[in-house]
Order: sequence, then C-alpha cells, then structure tokens
Amino acid sequence: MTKLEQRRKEMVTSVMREGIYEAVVEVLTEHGLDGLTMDRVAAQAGVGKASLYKYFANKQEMLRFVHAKAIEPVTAAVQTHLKSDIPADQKLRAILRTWFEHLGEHQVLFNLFCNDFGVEGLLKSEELTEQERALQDISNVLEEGVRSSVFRKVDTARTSLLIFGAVRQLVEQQLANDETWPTDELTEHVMDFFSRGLQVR
Amino acid sequence: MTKLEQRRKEMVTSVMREGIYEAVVEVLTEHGLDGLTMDRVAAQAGVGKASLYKYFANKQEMLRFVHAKAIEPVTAAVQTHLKSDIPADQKLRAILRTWFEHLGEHQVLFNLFCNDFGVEGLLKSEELTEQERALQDISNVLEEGVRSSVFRKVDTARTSLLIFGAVRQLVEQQLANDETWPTDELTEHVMDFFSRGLQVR
Amino acid sequence: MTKLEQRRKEMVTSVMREGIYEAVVEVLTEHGLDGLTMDRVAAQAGVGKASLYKYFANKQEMLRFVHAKAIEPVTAAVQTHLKSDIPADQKLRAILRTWFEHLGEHQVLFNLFCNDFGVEGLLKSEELTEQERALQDISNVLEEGVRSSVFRKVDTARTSLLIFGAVRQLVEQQLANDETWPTDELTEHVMDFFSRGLQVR
Amino acid sequence: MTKLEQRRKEMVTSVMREGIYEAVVEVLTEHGLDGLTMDRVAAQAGVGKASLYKYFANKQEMLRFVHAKAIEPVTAAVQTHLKSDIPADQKLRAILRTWFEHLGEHQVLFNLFCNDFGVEGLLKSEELTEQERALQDISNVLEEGVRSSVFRKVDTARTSLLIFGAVRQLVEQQLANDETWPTDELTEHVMDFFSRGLQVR
DNA sequence: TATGAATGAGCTTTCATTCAT
DNA sequence: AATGAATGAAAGCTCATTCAT
Repeated sequence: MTKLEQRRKEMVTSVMREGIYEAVVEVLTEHGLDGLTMDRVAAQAGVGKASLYKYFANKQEMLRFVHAKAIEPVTAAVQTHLKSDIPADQKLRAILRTWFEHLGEHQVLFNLFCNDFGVEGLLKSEELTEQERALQDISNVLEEGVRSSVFRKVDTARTSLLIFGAVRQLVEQQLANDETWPTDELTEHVMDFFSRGLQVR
Repeated sequence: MTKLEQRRKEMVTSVMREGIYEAVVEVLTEHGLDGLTMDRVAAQAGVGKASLYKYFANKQEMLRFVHAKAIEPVTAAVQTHLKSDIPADQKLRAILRTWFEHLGEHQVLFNLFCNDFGVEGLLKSEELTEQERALQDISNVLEEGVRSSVFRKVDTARTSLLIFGAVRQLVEQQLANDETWPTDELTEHVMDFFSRGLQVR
Repeated sequence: MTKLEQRRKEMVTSVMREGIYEAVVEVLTEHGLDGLTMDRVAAQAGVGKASLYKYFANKQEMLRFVHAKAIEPVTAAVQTHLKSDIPADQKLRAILRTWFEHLGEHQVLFNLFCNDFGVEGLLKSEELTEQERALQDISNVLEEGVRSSVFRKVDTARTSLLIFGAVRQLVEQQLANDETWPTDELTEHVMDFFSRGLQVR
Repeated sequence: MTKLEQRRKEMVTSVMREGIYEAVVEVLTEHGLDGLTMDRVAAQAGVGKASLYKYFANKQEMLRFVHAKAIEPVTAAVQTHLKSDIPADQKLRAILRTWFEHLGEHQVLFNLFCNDFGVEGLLKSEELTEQERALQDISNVLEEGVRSSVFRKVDTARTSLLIFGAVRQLVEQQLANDETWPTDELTEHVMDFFSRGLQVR
C-alpha cells in the first residue's frame, strides 16, 4: 500500500516534470533564456506557479532537469553506437551523425544549450560533466581506433576536443542561420576532413 | 586652449573608460555575466554608479566597449598576419597561435566572449559579425592555400568552421580547467592534425 | 466553480484597486503629484510595492484609474441632469451645483485634476478629452437654451469656456484656502451673475 | 570703490539671471517642465552647471525668478491701467486686453505657468500671491465701478474670481489648441458677456 | 571665479520564492 | 495538495546638488 502510493506518487511526479519540461522548452523557444520566468513556465504548463516548486527545488534545478532530459536521447544513442561491434572509424562516423541529427532537430533548445547555458553556472557542474562525457566518448573511440590501427597515433584527449569543437561549431552555425544541412553530407564532410586533413596527397 | 582642454578631457575620459573596463573584467571574473550589475562595476571601479553613465550611455554601450577593447588586440594581430607575405599554411599557423596566445591570457573574459555575449542581443549585431569575421579570415587563408596548392581542395567555408570550432573548444577547455598549455605546442598539435587528419599514412 | 472563482477574484481585484485608489489620494494630498512615488503608495496602502503592479500595469495606468474613478461620479451626475426634462437654465444650474458639490468634497484630488494632470502626458489623451467633454456639455445646454429662447444668442463655444473657467476658479479658490462655501449660495451667485451680467438694469 | 564693485557685481548678476531666464524658457518650450533639467538649462545658457547655483540658491528659486520675470510685464501694464483716469468699465476692458495680449504672446511659457507650476509647490507661495494680486486688481476695479454706478452691486470678491477664471480658461484653450484669436475680439466678447449676462433683454 | 566631474538618493519596474487558503 | 497573491531584494537609470581645480 505504502509502496503502491509511492509508486503512484512517482508516476505523478514524473508526468508533471515532463509537462514542465515541455513548457520550459516552449517558453525558451518563444521568449529566450532571459524571458524564461517561472510565471510563464507555470502558465504554459497550466499549473500554479507554486506547484513548480513542488517538483523542483528552484529554477536552477528545473533548468538542470530540462537540460538533462533534452540531452538524454543523444547520450543514449551515442552509448548504443559505442557498444556496437564495428570498427572505430565507423563508430566515430555514427556518433557524429547522431549529434548532427539530434542537434538539428531540436533547434532552439540546443541552440540555447550551446550558447546560453554556460551562463552564471546555471548548470555549470552538470553541464560540463555532460560535455566531458561526450569528450570522453570520442576519446575512447579514438583510442580504440589507434589501438586497432584504424587511426594513426594521436593525442586522443586533445584530438577529441578538436572533433567535438568542430562539430559543435558546425551545428551552431546551422542554428544561428536557421539553415538545415543534410545530416549525411555533414557527417561525410567531417569524416573526410578528419581522415585526410588538409594535406595534398 | 580649447583644444588643449579638449585634449585633456579626452585623456581623462579615456583613462576612466579603461578603469571601468578593468572593473567590468574583474566583476565578470568574479560574478559572471548575470552578476555584472552596474552597482558592482561602480564599486569595483571605485566610482559612483551615476558616473558610469557619464562615460557610457548605458550598460549595453559599456559592454560593447569592453568587448571591442578586449577583442581588438586579437583582431589587430590577426590582420597583421593576414597581410604578411608568407605561405598560407604559415598564415594559418600564425593566426592559430595568435588566438591561443590571447585567449589564454585574458582567461575569463574571452571565455565569456565565446559563450555569453551572443545572449539576448547584448552585443548581437556586432558580436556575431566578430565571430563571422574570424571565420572569414580563416576561410580566406584556406582559399589562398588551395589556390597556391598548399592545401588540397576543400570546402573552405565549412572547413573554417571546423578549425575555428576546434580552436575555440581547446581554449574553452583550458579556461574551464584553469590550465595553461604551451601556446606553441597547442598550435603545432592543431596544425599537425588539420594537416594530416587521422589517416594512417 | 470557475465562474465563482472568477467572481471572487474580480471582487478581490476590485477591492484592492479601491484600496490603492485611496492610498493614491492620500499620498497626493500629503505629498503632491511629484511626491507620488510607488513606494509611498504601497506603504500607504499597506501592501508591498510589487503588489501594485499586480493590479496596474504601471504607474500611468494606476493614475488613469484614479483619475477615472475620481471623475466618474461627477460625469455621471452631469449626464443625468443633461438628459432630464427641464429648461436649459435649470440644467445649467444643476450642472454647476453638481460641480461645486463634488469638487468641494474631494478637495485636493480635484484640485490636482484641474491643475496637474495635463502635465507631461500622464493622462494626456484621456484627460484633455475629459475637460473638453465638460465644455461640450455646457455648450450643449447653452445651445439648447438659445434655441428655446431661454438664453440670448451667444457664441456658445466661447461662452462655455467662460462659464467653465469661472467655476473652476471658484473651486480652486475654495480649495486653495481650505474654505467651504455653501453649494447653493455659490450656484445661485454664479447663475445670477451669468444671467444678468454686470450691467445696471 | 567697494560700492562700485558692488554695482558691477549686481550688473553681472542681473545679466546672468536674464540669460538663464531665457535658457529656461527655451528648455521649457522644447522639453516641457519634466524635461527641465539643470544640465539642459546650463547648456542652453552656455554656462557651467555649477554657475547656475551662483545665481540661484536652487532649482526652485530659479523657477520662482523665471515666473516672476515672465509675469512682470503683465503686472506692470495692468498697474498702469489701474492708475489711469478712465471709467471702471474701461479699466476692466483695458486689463482684460492686457492679459489676452501677453498671454497670447508668450504661448508655451504661460501655458506652463497656468497648468504646470502649481505642481508640488514649486512656486506655491509666490504664485498664489501673484494670482491673488490679479484678483485684487480686478476686485478693486469692480468696487470702483460699483461706487460710481458703472456696475451694478455685486460681490466683487467672487465676481473677480469669475472674471479671472474665465479669462484664464480662454487663454488656456487658445494655447492648448495652438490657436491665436484676435485680442480685440476676445476682449469685446468677454466684456459684452460680463456686461449683459445670458439674459434675454 | 567658473566649472564639469562626481554622486547619493531615489525612481519605476521585475521576478524567484514563499505562504495562507 | 494545489495555488495565486504577496513581496523583498535588486536591477538599470536619472538628476539636483556639491566640490576640487
């Protein structure tokens, strides 16, 4: 019984948090980060303002949740690729495509995540970790590739920074200009470049 | 006399603006962009709040000034390299080194410039152009390199995004971790990577 | 339910706005228009400053409300007299008495309405129309009186200015000196004067 | 010598005050009462801001002076008429014409004097006295007229209020609408009205 | 003496957070 | 349990007045 009630409560909480998540995304899309007031979120979510504080300790926590939830599918997809049984270069390609796909989809939200959310430490601790995980993932793939002689010997830590930064910039450019580039083309272009570099053969 | 007075006034204004500039940097370092209040700037600068408005029409103008002043030496150095009479790959190397040097120096400030200042139209029109200029510069060098067969034929626009993004990410990593990597090493690493890519020879 | 809640809310809002109205009047009485700060209004009303903004979009709206609420009973009473079925001179008399009665009551507030509120666009569009309406009303009565030969032929537009100005000045004098003259006596005096003029019969 | 110096100083003071007077009028015309800042006055007068405080104790005193100076010619002209040796009705006519002439001329300034300057007691004590003097003047003429049987017996105090208020309203209307009515016509209209009233003969 | 630089005190407005219902 | 009303604290900005030069 107690357990059942707890179950139910957790369900409710979960549903509410998702509703709030969507409201936040909506408000961010419409009013930007500076226009993200608790009032607006509550109104958009169709709940009382005070209720937001039943599900999140404060605005910062709410944003953290939103961030995590938004990034989650990307992380999941990437993990799947990481665990798959394909050569390192294929893994890298798959990861890049995953990034391009998701970031292109969610447009405004990811635009905010890349540009605004470093601000003032709203998410600092979490978000950096997030980014760090992405870097770690790439780094792992690189190491694997180096080990299996698919890639030449490189400083994997720094090289993963190069790759991540490059991808991020590409997406940012897309979003900033409201363009949508074909995911495959982008991926191939990056892969091609990172494979061969600038060198004339 | 009038001219002399004007001269003196300009000096004073200039000195004050620099003082305020430094105060802003200090406050940004300590409290972040959202913690950058006029009160704090005034306190840090050791002047009355109202005085700030004698030297800048409003907060936005102040930030514009700070931004311009901070970015100026980088821009200048890059322009110098661009005009110099060296092969494209040397130019690219020089530009990259310039970025690493300056961004490493000013730490927090440039960290903010890369992440925060696009926010909410604080500097919108100007700042975007700033980043775009950087991209254009790299793009030009790439084109020059392609023309002179120093580089292989690449999509210069997108490739400049790759390079800029990579550099930005490297610097960000440095600043985030409060580390300082040797400029030369960084430059060579990036150049090496972008030259040869990941491919096993 | 929803309807009931709405009803209640409207009541609360209405009560609050009236409370604020009275606070404004009080502050105006004590500190004048330039001393009418939101802080003082809030303090006088016994609410937080921010609460004022729950009931009025901004200071200007608040003043508009105060103005409307204060002027409303006068306007209403005058309209009633205008529509009544009595000779023009009786109508004029009734209107004048109405003015004297109400203006005498609200003292400081109406003093401000006549002198201050045209200032600087606080109520600009509305308030000018207000005074103009009063003039129009008098003008209409005069025209009616002229048509029915109760009054001699006069330039009704200008004459209404004369009458309105005279009444206004009388009230102003009263308020300035904190005197209270009997309404009837005042009315009769004015009517008598405007009827016969200065001429020796 | 001391006396001479004093003389010279008084001259300078006088000249400066007049210059400031004109600057104030200019600023009032251009920016309204709320736009009348000491900065603007100083700039318009071509003197340092601090200098204003050499010639006036504070803003309020400055405004008092401006008011007095603006009203002075009217007062003077009226006094002349009062002392002249003509029948009371002629005197009244002359005074009215004087008012219409001057008030029509100075447009903006007198518009402000009639509408804005009661605000917050900027000039209260002085200005009321000013107005009271005007009323006294009219009252005296009326009394004289009554004594000499030019006017019928009226309550001169209140009647002077009627007349003054009427004139004021006429001028206000003119200024508010940026119209200019012929002085003579206005005067005759008022005189005619106040002589005969509304009564059908 | 004349001044412009400096500023304290104060303005309107906003919003995350609380709390009585 | 859910909420909207209430608000303290803080923001950007202004201006009459002073004071060192």
